[in-house]
Amino acid sequence: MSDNLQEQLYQRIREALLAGRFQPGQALKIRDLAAQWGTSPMPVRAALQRLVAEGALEGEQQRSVRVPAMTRQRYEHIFQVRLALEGLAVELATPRLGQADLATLRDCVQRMDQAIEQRQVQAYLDANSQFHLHLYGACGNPVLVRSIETLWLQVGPFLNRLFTEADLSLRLNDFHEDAFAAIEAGDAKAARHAMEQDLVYFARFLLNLLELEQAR
Amino acid sequence: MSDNLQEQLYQRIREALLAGRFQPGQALKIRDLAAQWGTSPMPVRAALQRLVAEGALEGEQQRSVRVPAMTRQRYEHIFQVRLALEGLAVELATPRLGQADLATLRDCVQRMDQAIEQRQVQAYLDANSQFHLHLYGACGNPVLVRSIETLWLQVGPFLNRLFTEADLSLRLNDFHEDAFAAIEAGDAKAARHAMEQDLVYFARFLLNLLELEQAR
DNA sequence: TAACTGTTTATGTGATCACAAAAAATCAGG
DNA sequence: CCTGATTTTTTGTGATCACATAAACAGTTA
Repeated sequence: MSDNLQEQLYQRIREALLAGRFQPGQALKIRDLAAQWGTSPMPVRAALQRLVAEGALEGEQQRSVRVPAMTRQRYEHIFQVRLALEGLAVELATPRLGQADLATLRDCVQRMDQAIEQRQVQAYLDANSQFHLHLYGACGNPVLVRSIETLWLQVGPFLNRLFTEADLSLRLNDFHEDAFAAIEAGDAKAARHAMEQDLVYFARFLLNLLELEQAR
Repeated sequence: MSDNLQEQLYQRIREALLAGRFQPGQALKIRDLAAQWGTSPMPVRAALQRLVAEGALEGEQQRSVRVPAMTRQRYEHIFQVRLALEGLAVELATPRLGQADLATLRDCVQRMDQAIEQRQVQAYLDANSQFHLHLYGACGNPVLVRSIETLWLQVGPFLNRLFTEADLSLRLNDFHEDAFAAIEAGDAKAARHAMEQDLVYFARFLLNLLELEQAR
């Protein structure tokens, strides 16, 4: 681990954010977090400002930074960019994958199957994110990977929070299997197409959950 | 202007960066900049950290942040993402443009023509960036716009520096004219295609300049 | 009871200081 | 004259304090 306090705090807050442990709209106050971790306000300030710069938190001038609320429109905006970037990443990654990568991906697909059968939401989400991120990481373009991760950080909080109370759809793994088959066959275009279908299906699923929540 | 010091400093440093006023590899030291602007090191620190978070500067742990050097490979990585995102933005923006937008774009194209004729590099670059950014800004997706601007911030420094010494190619405005015609006709696909060709042509031009510089 | 105003508290921002680690400079030995 | 070790300087990080502004509260009046 880094010997740098603000880096550590950044990782912790980011992690809490991705796990959905903050409420949307909740204000993150510098002194509170500092007291909570037993540090001075300084490194907390830096960590929060970094998350604002990355778009994971929103901060108006001279006010507490807050966890952004997710709206249908905002999700659609993020989704549109994700579709373009993640599609590109899959296409680039497909011809670059080795046997070890394929084994990792196969394992993820199996774990997702199992998780759906046993209704284990968290296990599904973990395997799902590993599947996607491992694949993208192999695309060979660090700028692209970074852009994708930035977007994930913006949907992550709300995704993890919504999912914890939801039933898993049985079809949630279908497109992963298609994608894996295409990847194994080395067909980049087909892999991209399958992954795009997965993203679309997943987005519909999430938007339904979002409307259910906002109906209350 | 914002009453916030670190915001002002961020804008200034960003501007200097985009104008190519820093050498690649140059270290930006907190106390130097603070003395230069007559402030304490604190807001400078925040501004630099923000630029690092946005990818405009690179900062290794516990060291001065530096202006990243541009390599052929890094440029190609950025370019690959730009092609995907800016293509998408053009396609989305085309059906959303009003008469005022078209007038602005037409004006940019004319100014670029003029600038090329008169060999005015800076005027060309200004009109060029206004043409692109105005178009993207009309796409209606703020997440997409922000992603694109982040990438521009990464190429801007090196682009402006290289161009100042270069001759303008006479064909540098051809694809803008194609794109404008397609936009005016409301043909989103054609507009995207023309703009992609522009990006490819521009990238080739830049990579040539880069190799010329590195040959020295 | 509701709306307005003055006051108090909470909270982000910026300055100054102390410290540790890295970089640069100096010096000793070959 | 070059190389390696040691000292000095530079520089980023974190803590503490002072300040201004925004939010919360209370008290007053219609």
